[in-house]
Amino acid sequence: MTSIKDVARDIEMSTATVSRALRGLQGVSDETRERVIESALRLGYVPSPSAAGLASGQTRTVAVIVPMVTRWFFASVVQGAEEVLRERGYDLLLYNLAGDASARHRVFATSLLTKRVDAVLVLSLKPTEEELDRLARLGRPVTIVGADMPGWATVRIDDREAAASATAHLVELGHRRVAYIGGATEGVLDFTAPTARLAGYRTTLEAAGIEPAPELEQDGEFTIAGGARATRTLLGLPDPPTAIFAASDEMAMGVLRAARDLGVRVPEDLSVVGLDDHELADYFDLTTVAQPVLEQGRVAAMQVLAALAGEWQPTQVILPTELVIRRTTAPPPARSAGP
Amino acid sequence: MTSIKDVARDIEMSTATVSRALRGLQGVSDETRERVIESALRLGYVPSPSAAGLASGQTRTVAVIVPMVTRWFFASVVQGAEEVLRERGYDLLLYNLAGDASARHRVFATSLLTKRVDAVLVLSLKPTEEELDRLARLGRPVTIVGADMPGWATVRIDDREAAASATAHLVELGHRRVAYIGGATEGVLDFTAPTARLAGYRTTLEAAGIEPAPELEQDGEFTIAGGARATRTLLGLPDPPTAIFAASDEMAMGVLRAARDLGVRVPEDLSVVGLDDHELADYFDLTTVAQPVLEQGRVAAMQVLAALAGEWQPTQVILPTELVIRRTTAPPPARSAGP
DNA sequence: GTGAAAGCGCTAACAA
DNA sequence: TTGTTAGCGCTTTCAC
Repeated sequence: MTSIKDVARDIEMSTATVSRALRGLQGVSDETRERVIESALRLGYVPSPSAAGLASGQTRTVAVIVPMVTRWFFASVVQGAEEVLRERGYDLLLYNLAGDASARHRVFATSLLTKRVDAVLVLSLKPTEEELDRLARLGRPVTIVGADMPGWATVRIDDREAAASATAHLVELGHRRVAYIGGATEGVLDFTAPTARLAGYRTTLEAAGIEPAPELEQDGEFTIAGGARATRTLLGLPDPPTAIFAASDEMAMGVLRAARDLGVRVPEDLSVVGLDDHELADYFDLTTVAQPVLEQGRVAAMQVLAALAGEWQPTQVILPTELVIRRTTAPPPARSAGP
Repeated sequence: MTSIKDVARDIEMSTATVSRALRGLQGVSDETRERVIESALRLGYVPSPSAAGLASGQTRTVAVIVPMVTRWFFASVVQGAEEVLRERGYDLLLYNLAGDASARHRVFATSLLTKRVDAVLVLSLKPTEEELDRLARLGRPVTIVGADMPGWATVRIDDREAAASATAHLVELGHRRVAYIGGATEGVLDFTAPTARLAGYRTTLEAAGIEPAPELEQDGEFTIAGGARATRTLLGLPDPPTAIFAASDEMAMGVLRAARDLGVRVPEDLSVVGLDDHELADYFDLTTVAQPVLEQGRVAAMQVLAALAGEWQPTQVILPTELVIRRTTAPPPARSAGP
């Protein structure tokens, strides 16, 4: 393997100059730089990240901690982050928890990240106090994507507001029995979004003079199957809802599936709103609250890179959402005449 | 940052012994090892991957090159690979091409990977001669997932056979006008699967005495939208097919969507078979050829790790597929009486 | 079973 | 503008 020494010897210069020239630092004459580059190319020189990391204390690597890469949302955020990291010459180290508590523990509690990465991106998870403590002790830029963590750099949407706009849309159409399908507000994988979305839903109903009913709030586990299950429960109620707001598009798909199975027409008998604008939302004609996905990854990556460059300190960034009305929402059916 | 020196000083031993003890090498007395571990724990010692990498020439990192992480299939393979890599203490460096030719070039043509990773996993892509040459010159284990590359370690399914079983299922139901929706056999992101699947489709038709018709072979770009577009073309034909085999489940979803839009009933008027057993296939009641997904990632990771350990040389592994009959296939409609 | 010492390939002061 | 000189924190002979 040819090293920086070989290049230095080749052009009869010191390794320091070669290093400077190759990294584009100033204080190197144009002519020297040219000769260095020519020689490096000719000798097939490739710098060693390990050596550079050891000497400089920088790894040019960013860790991305993902609850589950197979979920479209997370994969998209990763893609957005990777895009800007690659562009700036940083590598992306992927840690996928895959819903596994021991994996979570390994990543956070052991010192996996120490001395290994320059910065960390945490997707959607709500780290525990102890985990936050460890992250802080890394002494490196950390940005949390999709969760509200006061005191930490975050990139997210206003979940409460997003849920409110979905709920308001249904209320404005005339619905009074509006159900909510969300997810556990705690568990192995903790998120803050479910709590905020539930709050947005409730507040909006109350503002419209509608009393939130506990039986209309169901857990859909943020999965298609969970959404379907919750829907079966809701539609089996003595006084079933005429509209359902699912806190994620995947759960909304579950709603559509269950409705179809039960012979309930959407939107004639039941209105459905999701949240995400999943790549399949259009396919399902699903009315939903769109959130920028790639963009959250991009911005988060830019945040930590800027922090590394000392340009600006990461802050709380809130990206806009937008209600996208498609064809799963309509006014409620006329009350059927009683017996 | 506490280093190996601090631990050595703490227990009054050499750094060599500490290093040996921590790595579980033999030739260290039990008592010494215990003292080392205790001290390391107490001092909060965390080894430096850069230093270890520089000294040993091993990075304990594996690169995974992915055409597009946002596609369920690729994300799943990544998840499978990450699982076994993490378990064995390896890190996963993600390179996402995102359909971008310049990204592809950067990863393959520049020496991004040299001195940076111990092994490489390439997903589904069919590297060019030049790219293969560069991969070979890395001098490190490389396994290609989901593509047929003679002479290279690969983990994949038998695409030809998978397509054949899908086609055979349709033929056995009595279909004679069977269409195929696949993807370009070359482009920025080259894959070998489309070619093999097309071949499996054709061969099966021919074996059944059916002459493959060029107009029944369409490009669906391996996307939902592409599948829908191809379907509109097919169903607009003077003599439209009674069955469609889509070479991926996502394209099959496009078929279902287009059929629905056109008022064509599935499976009464049109049978549809996909390939993948996508997480949504069940949702759509889609008949499909299931391929192991996580498993391909796992096996590929195990391959390169075994090669690194010098245990065995990577080879060509073919994982089984299975026809999953759901509710999008049925016998063709009875020929309507002519005018 | 343990230690001494060299060195992996680079960066970063400090000099010149 | 360039060179000298220390390391960075490990691993790895080779002794003992």
